[in-house]
This record gives sequence, structure tokens and C-alpha cells, in this order.
Amino acid sequence: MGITIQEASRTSGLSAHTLRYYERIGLIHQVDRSVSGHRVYTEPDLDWLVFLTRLRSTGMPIADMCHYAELRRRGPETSAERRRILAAHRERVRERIARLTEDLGVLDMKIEMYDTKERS
Amino acid sequence: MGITIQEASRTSGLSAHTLRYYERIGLIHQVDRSVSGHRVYTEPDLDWLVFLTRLRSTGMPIADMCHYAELRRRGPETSAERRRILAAHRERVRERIARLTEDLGVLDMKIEMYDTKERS
DNA sequence: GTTTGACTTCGAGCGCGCTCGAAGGAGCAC
DNA sequence: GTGCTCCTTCGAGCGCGCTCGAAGTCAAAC
Repeated sequence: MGITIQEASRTSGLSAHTLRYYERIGLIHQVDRSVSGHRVYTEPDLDWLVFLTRLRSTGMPIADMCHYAELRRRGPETSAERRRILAAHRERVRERIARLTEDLGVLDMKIEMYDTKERS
Repeated sequence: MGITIQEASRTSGLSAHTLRYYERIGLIHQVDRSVSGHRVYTEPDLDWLVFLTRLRSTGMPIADMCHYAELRRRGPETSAERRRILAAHRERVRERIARLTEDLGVLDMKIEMYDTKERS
């Protein structure tokens, strides 16, 4: 047994193509291969993959994720910098949410305008 | 007097190149020209431009914005459909914010993990 | 034993949203 | 008139993040 690329794809929501691509660019560390050369993912691989999708969906650029991944490979002595990176990213996400919330208000107003116009 | 492309650029935060591009693809209706052929923006043009940037920053694809712009040009009889489009978009923005907020929580947890590890 | 199907590597291509550069024109300063 | 700056049109190019297809390998099913 072992997790196939199909299963990893289903779990992470990324296509098999994308999983290979992520490995190619160093986002995921060299995944184990079976005797026949097929990728065999581990549970920790999946966890990491899921975390990566979080970073992506919050808008972190691939390049930054690569940097983070590299620090992670270098081991515990980079943990302070990794923390710093995540904290900075968190700040950007907060700003993003604030901005979106503001835009949502404008959208609400605009929709309300359509409603009042229709009524008059 | 009249608003130049530079001023429109400053107001909207879009580059002059982008303003011309938006006009080219029909996002902004043909802008008036001066005798020398230079673009002369009006106040309503600017308002529209600013609204467009809201739609963009909330993630509406250019193609959808073009569609909306076209409906707007067709006049008041399209207002119901425009309202519908905005309401649907608003829903997506809400979902977006919800998703980001959830991801933010995960980020918080991850950062906390770094903190507790460091302390131990 | 052959077919099926999922996998491999590799490099090219794509869609989106700009972004840029070339080539030329008008207007003003000196 | 010679710069200089800012504008024009037009089409090509770019950066990001995938996405795809070709060509080949291997294992299990029939």
C-alpha cells in the first residue's frame, strides 16, 4: 500500500499534473517512488500538500512558497524565519479581508441603488 | 480643461497603458478626444473607472466586467440583469471572505505552533 | 499474449491581465 | 527650428500558474 498520485490529487484538490509540477519546482520534496517508479506519497506529504493549498488560496505566490519549502527542508534552525514569513503573510491576508469587506459594502450600496431606482 | 489620461490614471490607480487597454476591450465606452486626438475623461468616466477597479479587486474576471459594461451601455432595460450579476458577485465575495477567514485561523494555529515549539 | 489503463518524463502551450515598445504627431520653451 | 514631453495607435511580449500531450513503461485483467 501507499498513497498514489490519484489519491493525493483527490485529497489535496490538485490535479496529478499539478502535483508533478509542484515537485518539479521544489514545492514538495522528492516524493518516494515504488519499484515501478510510481510516486508513493506519505501522510506527512499529504499534510504538507494541504497546508500548501492554504497558502495558495490565501494568495501566497508560488515563489514565496518555494522559499518557505526550502527553509523547511533546511531544518529547525530556520523556524524563526519561517514564523516571520507566516506572520507577514497573515498580515497581508488580514488586509485582504479588510479590503474585501469594504468592497462588499460598496457592492451592497450599488445593489441597493438598483433596488430604489426600480421602485421609483 | 478636461481630465487627461495621466489624471485619470492617478485617480483610478490604473496605468495609462491599462486605461487604453480597458477602452480597447470595451470596458470603458469610447472616451472623448481633444482636437489633438488626446483622450479627455469626464467625471462620470472616472466614477465608472473607480467602480471597475472595485469589481476587479473583488476578483471579477475582465470578461464578466465587459459583459456588465455592455449591459450598462444598452440602457435602463438591462438594469434587472445587472442587479442580478452584482448580487451573484456579492455572494462570491462573501464566500471568498469566509474562506479567507477560515484560512486565517489555520495560519494563526500554525504560527502558534512555532511559538510553543520555540518555547519548549 | 494482448489489451487496458494508470503511471512516468519532458518540454511546449495556454489563458489571463496586463505591459511594453516602436513609430509618429502636437504643443510649448528657448 | 530644435528639443522636450506627452500623447496617439498597433501589435507583440510577458509573468504567473498551471495544463497538456507525446512517447514510453509497467501491471493486472481477460
